[in-house]
Amino acid sequence: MSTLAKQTSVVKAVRGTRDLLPPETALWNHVESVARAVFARYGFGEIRTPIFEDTQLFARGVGEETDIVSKEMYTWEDRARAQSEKSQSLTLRPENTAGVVRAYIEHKLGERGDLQKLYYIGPQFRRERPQRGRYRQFWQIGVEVLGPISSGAESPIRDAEVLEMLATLLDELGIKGWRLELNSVGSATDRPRYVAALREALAPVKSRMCEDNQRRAETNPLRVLDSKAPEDQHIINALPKIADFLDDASREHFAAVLAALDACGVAYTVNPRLVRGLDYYTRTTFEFTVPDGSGLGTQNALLGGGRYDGLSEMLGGPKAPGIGFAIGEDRLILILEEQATGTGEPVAAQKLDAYIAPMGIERNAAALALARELRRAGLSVEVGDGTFRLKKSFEAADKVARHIIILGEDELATHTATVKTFATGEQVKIAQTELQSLLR
RNA sequence: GCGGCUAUAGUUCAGUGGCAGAACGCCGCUCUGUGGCAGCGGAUGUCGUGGGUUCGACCCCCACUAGCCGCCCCA
Repeated sequence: MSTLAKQTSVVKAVRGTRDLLPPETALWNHVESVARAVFARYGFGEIRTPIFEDTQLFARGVGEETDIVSKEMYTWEDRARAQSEKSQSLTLRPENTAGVVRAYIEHKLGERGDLQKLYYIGPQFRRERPQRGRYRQFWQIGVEVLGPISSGAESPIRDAEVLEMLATLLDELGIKGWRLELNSVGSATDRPRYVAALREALAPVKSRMCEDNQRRAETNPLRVLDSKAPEDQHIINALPKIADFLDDASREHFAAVLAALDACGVAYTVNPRLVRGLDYYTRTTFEFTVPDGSGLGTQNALLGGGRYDGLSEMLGGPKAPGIGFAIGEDRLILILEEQATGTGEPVAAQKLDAYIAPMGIERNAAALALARELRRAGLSVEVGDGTFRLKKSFEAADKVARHIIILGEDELATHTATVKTFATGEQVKIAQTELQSLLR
């Protein structure tokens, strides 16, 4: 540590943020490339929206009363730069659906007439208390399917397609033991009717419930449904079910989603208590969870999503029903690391194809030239240094590569190379032109 | 935002009111073109930060910060 660092305080990553380093970043890249490949097969294109937006977007889209908007956003007043300019309240995006719908409206994507299938991968920001699987800057991989009514955006087949795609993605990533839970929260008019009924039903019984649930019964009755308090379950089970408050259209829509899932063999559980925290959700809502011990601690929700048929209008846009989800990428990575190692440790780095060990500094230039040739041919190669003793080269090579290529005076004179394969211990001296086929 | 637990070497962790420890890892030598094993040697660090108690604090007390766990919420 330098003298300077001892005297002054060290600047660290701020609470709830973190650096992602190799080799772990290789896993992130893997996850993202699998996701992109799957999305492409379903006809999705990538959208990249700004990392900060007008605060109004989230206030109106996500909902003023939600925890996210009321206490978890990073918001600041962006000062005016000139007399003619007004200052503006800006916010780091706490989620990406509102931004995507804003872009849909702004670029009049609905005028294109066809269904818009968009995906995004990027950081989101919420000022929450950090925990395992919960960070203040976290990454989401999400998709949105939306469009005018005539594009079929409201059709239950879209819901089922999105869910089936998720099942495929999680399977391809190798996530084990996931469960899909889904529910219908009804239309924009169904939900308030249900909440009113819930309040009414809770009024006479809430005094017999735990402290948390008494508070929820006042502030957010839907939350009572999530309660895990064992002593309150008999009361909760007797509360009205949202299914009884759905209008005919919503009921039929949900039934069609389930039928389509059955048809393509995606397993699910209908959870009448599943409610979500964002105001824009309508009709189908869902969550994919993993079992305890999967690496997430108490944050067992890997992803969540649902339909948002009125969101575009709430943001001043045209009618554009849609459905989407967001995967917690940080959580996905935690699960994969837990599965890979059983300990939650980061996975080991992938080894390079070869390590070139020049014997003596006079061989350095030739080693770099050979490396260039192999690298241009698509091989992954590290180059040592001629000042290293051969033993040191071996130790360094074994850590990072599958083969060591020894380049000494003899080899250079005869255009050959000595190659040893670490896994087998076999060593051969071959023409340099044969290297590529040997190393692959 | 509230409560609990924790913070010692690069890593994982012991430890005691009186000289700072182990394992693994790292560096060197045994060993100038053949590693993984072994032997010998070496460096690890303001004991999270700042105060307080004490002759003396890594240890006791307080505050702060951070991580983890629970609540809340969510991805």
